[in-house]
Amino acid sequence: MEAELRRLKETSDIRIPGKRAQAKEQNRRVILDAARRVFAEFGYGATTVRDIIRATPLASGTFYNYFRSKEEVFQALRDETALAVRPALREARLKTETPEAFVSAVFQTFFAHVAANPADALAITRKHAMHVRVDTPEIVAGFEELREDIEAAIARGLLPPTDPEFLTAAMVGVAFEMAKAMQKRAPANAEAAARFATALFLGGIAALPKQGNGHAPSTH
Amino acid sequence: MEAELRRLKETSDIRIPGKRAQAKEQNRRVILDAARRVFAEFGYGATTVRDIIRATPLASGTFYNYFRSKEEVFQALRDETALAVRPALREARLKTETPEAFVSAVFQTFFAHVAANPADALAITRKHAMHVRVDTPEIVAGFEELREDIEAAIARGLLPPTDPEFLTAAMVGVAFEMAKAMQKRAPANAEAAARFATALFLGGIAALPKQGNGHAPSTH
Amino acid sequence: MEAELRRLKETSDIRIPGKRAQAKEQNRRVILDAARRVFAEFGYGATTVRDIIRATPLASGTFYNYFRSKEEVFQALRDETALAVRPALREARLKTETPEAFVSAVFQTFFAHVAANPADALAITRKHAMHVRVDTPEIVAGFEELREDIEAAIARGLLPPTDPEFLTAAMVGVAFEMAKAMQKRAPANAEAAARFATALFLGGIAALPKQGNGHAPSTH
Amino acid sequence: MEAELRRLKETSDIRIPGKRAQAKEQNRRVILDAARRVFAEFGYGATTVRDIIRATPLASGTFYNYFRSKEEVFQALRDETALAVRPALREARLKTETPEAFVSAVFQTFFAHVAANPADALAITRKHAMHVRVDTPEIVAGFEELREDIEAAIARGLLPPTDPEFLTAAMVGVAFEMAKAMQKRAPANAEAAARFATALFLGGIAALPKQGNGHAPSTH
DNA sequence: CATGAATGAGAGTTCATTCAT
DNA sequence: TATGAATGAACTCTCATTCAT
Repeated sequence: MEAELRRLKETSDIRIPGKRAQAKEQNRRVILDAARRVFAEFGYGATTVRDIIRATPLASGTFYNYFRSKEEVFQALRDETALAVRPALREARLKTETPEAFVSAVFQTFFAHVAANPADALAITRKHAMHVRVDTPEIVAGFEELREDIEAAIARGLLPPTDPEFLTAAMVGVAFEMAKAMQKRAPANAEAAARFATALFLGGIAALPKQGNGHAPSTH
Repeated sequence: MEAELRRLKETSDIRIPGKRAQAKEQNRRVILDAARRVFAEFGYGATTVRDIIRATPLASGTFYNYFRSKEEVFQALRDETALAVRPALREARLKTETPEAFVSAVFQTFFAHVAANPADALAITRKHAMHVRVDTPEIVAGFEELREDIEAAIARGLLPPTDPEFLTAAMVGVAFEMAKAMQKRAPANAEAAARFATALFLGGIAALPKQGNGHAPSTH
Repeated sequence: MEAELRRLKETSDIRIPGKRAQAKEQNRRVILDAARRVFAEFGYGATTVRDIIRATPLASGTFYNYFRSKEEVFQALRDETALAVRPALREARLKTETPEAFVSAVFQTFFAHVAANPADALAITRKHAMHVRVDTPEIVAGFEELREDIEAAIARGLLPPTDPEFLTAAMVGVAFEMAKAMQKRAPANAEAAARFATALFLGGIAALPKQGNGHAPSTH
Repeated sequence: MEAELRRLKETSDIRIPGKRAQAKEQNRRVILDAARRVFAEFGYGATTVRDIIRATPLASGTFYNYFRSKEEVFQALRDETALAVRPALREARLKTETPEAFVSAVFQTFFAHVAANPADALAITRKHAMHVRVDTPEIVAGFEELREDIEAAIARGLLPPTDPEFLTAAMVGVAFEMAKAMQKRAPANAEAAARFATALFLGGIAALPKQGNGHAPSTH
């Protein structure tokens, strides 16, 4: 754990000696970034404030100039994701006109995000963490929205009138678990994963792409 | 948390002063049961050995007569589940002759288990835990086996020749997330959940049961 | 404590942008006043420099432009009281010609001061402080002087040739403890308290005013 | 402060390897004794739990096996004094038949106790503590009782019908301040102090013992 | 000068773990 | 073997103090 934290440690000590406010914003960033990494690595429950600080070049007291607890950092991460990631996802879904487009939008956007930000859904390879850290703020952020969008899609006839909560759960579950499977492969192929998930949801297992390990998909 | 642990506390203090070996095995049981409850409540990462002890009528030192760490308790829980739950699941899958039967076996067995043992997959409603505790030993146990069975099913032509890891991930993800959704409803309807998941995997969203909130599904 | 400090907070933020020296002296004042309030509230031992700063509109660093520690503020408070309060007390004592006048001067001046500046001898009603804050700078200031005056009074035959230290201690003790008792009553009646203490010292308990709760003493 | 704590440090490491319960009671004692010393030295407000621990040969965590906070130690000290010291004081007062006896009982018992347990009312010679530590548990204990006894004495005609709160305050104040004065002298002469205070209360300053510095009282 | 962010020592407290009983 | 007190490392958080702006 010691070694791992050292690895996570922010070493970019390059502090532009510019203005005070700049440095302050920069430190906030440093802490948030460190927190994201550490949460992803150890999970929210197991990480301590000190873990976050240790993943930072800052002094321990400094943390408390920015956040009052690890909970508050977490919320901040969540909030900033809400501002950054979810709008795109949502917009993609709302603009769709066919079920295919809707489902595809969900998975493509999701897997693309995960592939681009591996830490966000980091598969925990450590001893006891067994599955995708689903409680990572970046990822958690859009659940409610997805359900709302599914309900809206059902309302406008885009999706069949089925149980929206179950459907949301199914999509979320597939997204997370497949994201982990995808990340275990190098290179991660977001396209293939999205194609697989989309096919599953559109036609069931019978429609799934043949063969496929995600590296050299034969389809479409 | 104090109050919650008190609630979790094992109160069956009745220790039959019978045989030594019995008492010994009984303590092991007491610890395992307490650990299962506490893991389910707080998550693996956040629970401490002390939490487990406190959920027990035993003394702190006694814990170490049985386990060396919370990790070891976790593995023990995993192991005993492997012995108890997985064989049934596995057998159901191996005996199937159609894709329908295979998929249905997976989800029916899973949701039935979750409905019968809510604590095993307890959706954490506490502050920061957002999703199903996927790292609960009872649940984690059969993943590898499912993948192996899927590979076997593909090999014998029961399932289409698709990516077995992705398919496993998709089934696992759907199972966990839907289990959580199911548990939020009272009464939990394992049948409805299994029907939904099975339909999804067999025919995609177009095949999903209409309407349905899990309580009074319209489809047969 | 948070709330209490807020209450103590100096809000007169109106800083006339006039002269520099003025502002400087003003800050010193602001800090001293805040320190007096906070010392009175929490006691010297328990208050921190931060507490003082928080009771101020100033920045933390500013404190150190004026004082090097809470100790130094304390001494400053003491010093300024020495200049302001003690001369009056002393003068009253030195002018007396009878024991009655001497004793009366001591207690009247003291209780009048306490009644007029309740914070100076604030009876701490907080958790653990049980008695008058005897270490409050305003109050501590004149002890030595009282003893000197008592010695002088003995020397000039005004007081009997008794142990001056014990007599000083007795007067001081009565003054402080009675001040606290007085402050617990509303309205504080400095006259009654002074009358009581004076009578005690002049004639012992046999001479004490009858009845009397300090509110409506029967004796004139 | 470092050095002082070392001096206060309990070095009697002689732990009779007897029984568990014994050791436990012994540790409780060790902590209470250390706390008494440290409270007396630094005052309640300024002492920290760690100060208490440092005045002990015990480990930091051990403190919390016995008390939850410094407040709780304080209360425990208070309670045990209530059991040990106050009954004697009280009994002495209740048995008296004359004002002389009553007043004398108060001061003799008090000064005798202080002389025998110097730490209880330790005059703080440290930088900022100016007066007797009146908030020391041993001493604080009997205040309420004294007032009750005074009220009872007034009721049965033993004391004149004066303000009981003021009289209590006066006696308490004299007792504390004179105790400090007494302690500054070597050897402390409890008899002389009691005589002085008693005379003051019975006859006022006119009745005070002549001369007297407590060392070679000319008495009666 | 005033500011207030940064610092790291140190406070209060809990923890995993040991070991005498 | 069960117990639970002792331990000291480690955690959360606050403090006094500095110093770039």
